[in-house]
Amino acid sequence: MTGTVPAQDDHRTRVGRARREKTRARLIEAATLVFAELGPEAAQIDHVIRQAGMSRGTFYNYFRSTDELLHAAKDALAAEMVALVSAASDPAAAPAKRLADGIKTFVDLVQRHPLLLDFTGRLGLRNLGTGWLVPTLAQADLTMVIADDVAGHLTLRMAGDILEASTLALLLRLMAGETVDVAGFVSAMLRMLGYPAAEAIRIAERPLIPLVVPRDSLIIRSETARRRAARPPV
Amino acid sequence: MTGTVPAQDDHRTRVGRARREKTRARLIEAATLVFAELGPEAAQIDHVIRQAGMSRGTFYNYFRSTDELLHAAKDALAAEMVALVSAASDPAAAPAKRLADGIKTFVDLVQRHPLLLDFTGRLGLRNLGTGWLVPTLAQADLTMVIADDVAGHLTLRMAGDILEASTLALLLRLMAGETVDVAGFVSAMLRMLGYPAAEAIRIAERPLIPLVVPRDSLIIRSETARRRAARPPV
Amino acid sequence: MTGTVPAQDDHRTRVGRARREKTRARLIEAATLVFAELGPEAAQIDHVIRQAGMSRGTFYNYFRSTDELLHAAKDALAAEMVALVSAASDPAAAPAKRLADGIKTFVDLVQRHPLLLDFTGRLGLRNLGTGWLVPTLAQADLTMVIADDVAGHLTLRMAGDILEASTLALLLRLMAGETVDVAGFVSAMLRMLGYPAAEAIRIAERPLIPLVVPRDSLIIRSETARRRAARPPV
Amino acid sequence: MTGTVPAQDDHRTRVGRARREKTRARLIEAATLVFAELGPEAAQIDHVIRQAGMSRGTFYNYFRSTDELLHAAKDALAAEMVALVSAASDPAAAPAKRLADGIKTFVDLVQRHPLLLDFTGRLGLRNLGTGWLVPTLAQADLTMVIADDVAGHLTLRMAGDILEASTLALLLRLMAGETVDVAGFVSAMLRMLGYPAAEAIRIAERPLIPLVVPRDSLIIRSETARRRAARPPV
DNA sequence: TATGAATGAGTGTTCATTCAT
DNA sequence: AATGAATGAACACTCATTCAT
Repeated sequence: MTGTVPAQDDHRTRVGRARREKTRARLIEAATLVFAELGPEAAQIDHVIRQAGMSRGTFYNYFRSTDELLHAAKDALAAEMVALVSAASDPAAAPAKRLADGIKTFVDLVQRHPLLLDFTGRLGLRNLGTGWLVPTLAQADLTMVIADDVAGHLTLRMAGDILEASTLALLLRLMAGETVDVAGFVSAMLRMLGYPAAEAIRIAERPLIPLVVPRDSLIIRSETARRRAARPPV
Repeated sequence: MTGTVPAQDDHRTRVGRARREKTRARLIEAATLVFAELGPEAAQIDHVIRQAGMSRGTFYNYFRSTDELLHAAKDALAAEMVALVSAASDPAAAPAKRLADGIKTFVDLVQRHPLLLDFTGRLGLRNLGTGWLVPTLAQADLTMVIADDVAGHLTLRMAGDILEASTLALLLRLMAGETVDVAGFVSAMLRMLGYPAAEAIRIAERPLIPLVVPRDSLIIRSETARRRAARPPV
Repeated sequence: MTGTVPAQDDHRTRVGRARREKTRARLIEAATLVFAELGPEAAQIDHVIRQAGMSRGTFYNYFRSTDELLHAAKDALAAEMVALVSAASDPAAAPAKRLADGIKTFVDLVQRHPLLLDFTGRLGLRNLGTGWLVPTLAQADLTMVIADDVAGHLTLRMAGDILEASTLALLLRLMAGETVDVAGFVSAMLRMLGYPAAEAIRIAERPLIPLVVPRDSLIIRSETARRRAARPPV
Repeated sequence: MTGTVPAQDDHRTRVGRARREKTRARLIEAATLVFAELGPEAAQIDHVIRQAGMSRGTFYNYFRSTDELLHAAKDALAAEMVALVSAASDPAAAPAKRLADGIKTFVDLVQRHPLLLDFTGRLGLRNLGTGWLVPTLAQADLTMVIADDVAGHLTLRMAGDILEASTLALLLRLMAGETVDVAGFVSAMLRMLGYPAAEAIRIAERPLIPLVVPRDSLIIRSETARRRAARPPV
């Protein structure tokens, strides 16, 4: 039925698409680095294409603007982080415990990967409530915690906002090179959600479930590229 | 007899200084508006001088750069807000009550003055912990609350960060036109600081001491100018 | 078979480089004209790009600043002048004769090419002793002349300075439209170097070896461009 | 005939004129300093008025433009230098000797007064042949020397140009902190004018007649002002 | 599809000059 | 006469985007 010619076409199409994907991935890697290094305002196309080793024209074949690239990079990185942190959570645990574990795993992740720390920190509150990290990661658990009504009338949105903004503040401290008491932070968040102080502390101090970042993830690939580049892309 | 010349000089000096002060004030007003409208990154000198109805040269007679103006405007506005909120606080009240009142007064203030809301919201976490609003307004009360150790081990810095970042998140919701439950927010903050839920709610629901903004304040002057300008400065 | 892609690349690379070279050359031509017309202080990027028929952006793709362009143009023009005058000199002649011929050839060259006259004249003594014309052209002969010690104790540096400065003064007279007795000038220089008046005059009056400026030289190309431009680039 | 009122007017007029003169003199002093420090291209009115301790408006009451001030300052300084050097010359000596003495006295003067060195050096050949130093100082002697016809046919203009340009080159070396052999320079100039080497050297080595600069001269006043100003006027 | 040369609107800053007081 | 605030044309330099090859 399918003769040789269609087969060739298929092959060509497949190879072509694979190459396209690869180029796109390289651009996103580069963008990830540049945004982490310089922040979304200061990042320029020149930086990105130099980091990616590509020409201007190629860039515009894949993205219509800097902003579109930022969004793509943000989405790709967020997807990975969410997947990683989600994978590390224990489905059997109670919501409060999952929440506490999630925060700690997340902070541990960005702490061990400065690229993520910078990227996330520099993004700031630009995406508050738009599905960027917290809502995706914590929505379900927050909902359940609130439903328990230990907190009095606290809306999901407000709880999420406080959690997201406070976590960001914590990241900014880390970026500044200061040390933070993550367990203390988590227990403060739990208290905010309505848990009594003693219980909050107990939950917050659960040992951390360590996280494995796969070799071929965007995070690792970008970090490798960053290390290769002796200096930031000027 | 020969006193006329010094007298003339005095008069001239006085008049000159008054005019200088007025021009400077007009520039800061304009900057306040533009920053509120566009945010500190997008604000351009052209916008400021158009808003102020001045020439480029005049601007540079008063400030050496855009950044210097931003700082001056921020400082001026912050000083006023701090003064207003501080003045409204009851020195006799307990720290937690003063804290709750302060947050509510502050939110009420920015809610009734969209200029302040925009300005503060757009500033974001850029100044986290550098003396911008929260540290100045709440430092003393936070210190006392923490000393009471209802919260377990919570550092002043972390409490301040959470308060500042969460308040900012709340402002962003207001900027987006959403409604927020301020009392709910305050009680969440009090719980975070270690107060039991019931007490937190009780304190949070204290009636607000209304705030009076003087006619000749920067806030009012800027708002008047904003209203005068039919449209934002392009 | 797979050779086509590299071949394409080669072709593209070659074409691209050629175009780049051409644009760069056009900018240097234009700079040459503008500097001749207005002098290095008054020359502005606008003049250069208008003369070259290019956009601002293009300029900055090739040079980082006005100054860099000035240097490039000066170097290119100087290299040509040095090559031309050197080529015209007789290797077999005595140093004094070569010196005399060199000065006369140089003056003849700039006299027949107003562009060179203006450029050199406007450059002034900015580059005294830094390898600009005289040191490169006359160093060897001056050294030998001085070694003969007809002059008493005259240093190479001082002899070069006097020669360079005096020649410049002569160019300024030519720029002002006055006529000068070049042979008289050369004999004065020779006397300065220690030659008796009679001998100085005899050497100075040697007939000039005529100079050929190639069609494709920067000098000729710039002159052509100058003629094309109806009026100076405002 | 002349009543008291006219007398008062006279007094007023006289006082007014004196004050005017003094203000003008202060501006010229300041200009002298600024031009010496920065050169005529880079000198700005701000520098001058700050140095003079005056307002912008006052400046424009006395000079119509920066250029006019430069000219006035140049003229004032030149007049003093000419007067000083002339006064030091021996009317009874032979022209060649007077010439040699004049050059040496002049170089000695600028060497002992860095202000003069900078001012003269930075002026460059801008004023070649327009009555600035050499023509005024050396015209008469040069004329007589040339009339003696030791030099063959050398025009007065060319001799003056060579002398002026060469002296300037020497000043530039001094400005750069290098040492120069002034006697060697003078003998080179004398040879250029036609004197045999031996005689040139003999004349050039005549001991220098020392020069006295009056306390109340522009030179000294400017130097004092310069010393007062800890740093150049930014 | 990839390239990179060319573009030009945009932006911050300078500085001589004017003019009301 | 003296002041200095106000002016605005001029200028260097940036960077996202286009397009011919």
